[in-house]
Amino acid sequence: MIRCPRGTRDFLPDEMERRRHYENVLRTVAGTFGFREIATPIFEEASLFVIKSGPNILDEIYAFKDKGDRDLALRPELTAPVVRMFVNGMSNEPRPLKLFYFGQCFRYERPQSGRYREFFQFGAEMIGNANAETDAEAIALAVSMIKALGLRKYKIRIGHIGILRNMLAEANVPQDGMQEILQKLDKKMYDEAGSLLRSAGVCDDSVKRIFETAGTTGGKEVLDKITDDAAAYMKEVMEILEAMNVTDAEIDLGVVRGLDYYTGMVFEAEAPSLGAEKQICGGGSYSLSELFGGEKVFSTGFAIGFDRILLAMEKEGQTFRNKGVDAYVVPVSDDVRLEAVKIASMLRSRGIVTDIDIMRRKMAKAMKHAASAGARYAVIIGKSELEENSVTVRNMETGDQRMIRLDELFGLFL
RNA sequence: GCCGGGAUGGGGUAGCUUGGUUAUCCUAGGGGACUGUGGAUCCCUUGACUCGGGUUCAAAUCUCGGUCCCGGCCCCA
Repeated sequence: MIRCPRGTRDFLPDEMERRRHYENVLRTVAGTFGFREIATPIFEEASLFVIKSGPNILDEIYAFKDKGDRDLALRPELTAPVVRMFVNGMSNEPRPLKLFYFGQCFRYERPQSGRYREFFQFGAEMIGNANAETDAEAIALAVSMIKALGLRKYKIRIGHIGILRNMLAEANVPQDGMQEILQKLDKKMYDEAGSLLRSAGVCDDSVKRIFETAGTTGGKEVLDKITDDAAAYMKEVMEILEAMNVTDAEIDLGVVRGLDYYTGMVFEAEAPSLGAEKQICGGGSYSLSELFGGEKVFSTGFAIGFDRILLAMEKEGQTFRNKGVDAYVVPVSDDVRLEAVKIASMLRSRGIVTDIDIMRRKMAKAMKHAASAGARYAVIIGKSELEENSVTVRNMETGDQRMIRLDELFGLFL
C-alpha cells in the first residue's frame, strides 16, 4: 500500500470545499484592500533561498538537482520568490506594488501538530515604500483576514526590530553576536541572554535596560518610555491602526523574529487554542530586492499559515457546511434514462448544480443516494410525468413534492 | 536530529497483560427483500492485524529494527 509521503496530506472533497471557501474569503479581503493575486513557480533556483537565508537553509528544504544539473529547491516560503518576481519583471511598475499569493510551501522538518512538510501560506507584500501607513496597512489587512475567517481568539503583537538593535549597538555588542542575543530575547530566555550580554562586556545597568525594553508590552502609551525615533514611528503606526478601527493589536518590543533582513516593524499573530505551533501569522518590513540583483526597495509583508489558522478555527468549534447539489435527477425506470439525461443537461447548462443517477440504481436506492449526497431537490422523472411534459420535484428537506412543468423547472432553482 | 505515546477493514473499535480454531462489534460501500419514492428494518456481500527480521510446534499478542501517525524539544525563513 502506497501512502502519501510523510508530512503531506490528501484533501478529500468535503475538506477541499472547506479550504477553497476560506481561501476565497482571504482573496476577497485582500482584494478589498487593493491587493492583486500573483503566482510564482513551486520550485526555484536553490540559490534564491540561500541568498536570503544562508547556506544552512539547504538542510531544511527540499533541494535537488534536475536532469540539466541545475540546483533547484521546492520553495520553503514565498517572500523571496515574490521579490525575485518584482526584480525580474515589475521593477518599473507604479508603487507601491500590492501583491498577494496563496500556495503551498515545502520544508524538510519533523511534522507535528500544525506543522507539515507541505503546507499552505496566504501572504501579501507591499513593495516600494517604508512608512507608517504601509506598515499599518499590512497589519490591518492581516487582522481583517483573521477576523473574516471567523477566528475569535487570537493575539496580535507588534514590535520594532530597530529599537533593541540600537540599544545593543550603543552597548557595543558586536554585530555578529547580536542575532543570537535577539533570538534569546524573542523567546524570553533572559538568563541566557544575560550571560551572552555580560560576556560581550555589557554592564549590568545596560542589561537591565535592555531587558526592560524587551519586556515592554501594552498599548501605544508604553512607547512613551522609550527614547528612540523608532518608538515615535511605532506610535504613528498605532494611531493609523486606530483610525482603521484596528484596536486589538498590542505593542510587544520583544517580538524580534528570525532573520535579519527585517528592517523595522515586525508583527505576529498567534492563536492560543493551538499547541506548540501556535503562530498563525508573521511579517514585517524588510529589504531584500538588492540581494537578488535589483535596486534596494523597502517592503512590508506577511504570511498567514493557512493550515494552522484552519486548525485553530476548528478547535474553536467553527464548523463548515458543505453545499451539496441543488438537483439530483432520478429516472424511475430504465426506459426514461435518456429523457432524464436531457433534463439534467438542461439544468446544468443553466448553471444549476445537478447530479444524476449513473449507477442504474432502482428508484428507492437512488433516492437514498440523493439524500446522502445532500441534494436539495430530487427531480423524479417517470413515464406518467413525461406524458404531461412534467417532472416530480421533491424537496429533500421537507419531503414535500409536486409535479412541475418542464419549462418551469428551471425557475425553481433561482 | 532528540524525547515520549501509538498503529487491527474506508472511518470508529474488541482481542494483546497470560501466544493456541474461521479476528469482535458499530459504521461505511455494493446488491437484494420493495415491479414509482430517501435517512427505517432484515438478508447477502466487499473489506483489516503498519512493514521486515527473531523467539516458538504455533505470533495481532513476546522481542529487535524500519516506516508512518500523535504530543513535545530543536528549528521556525
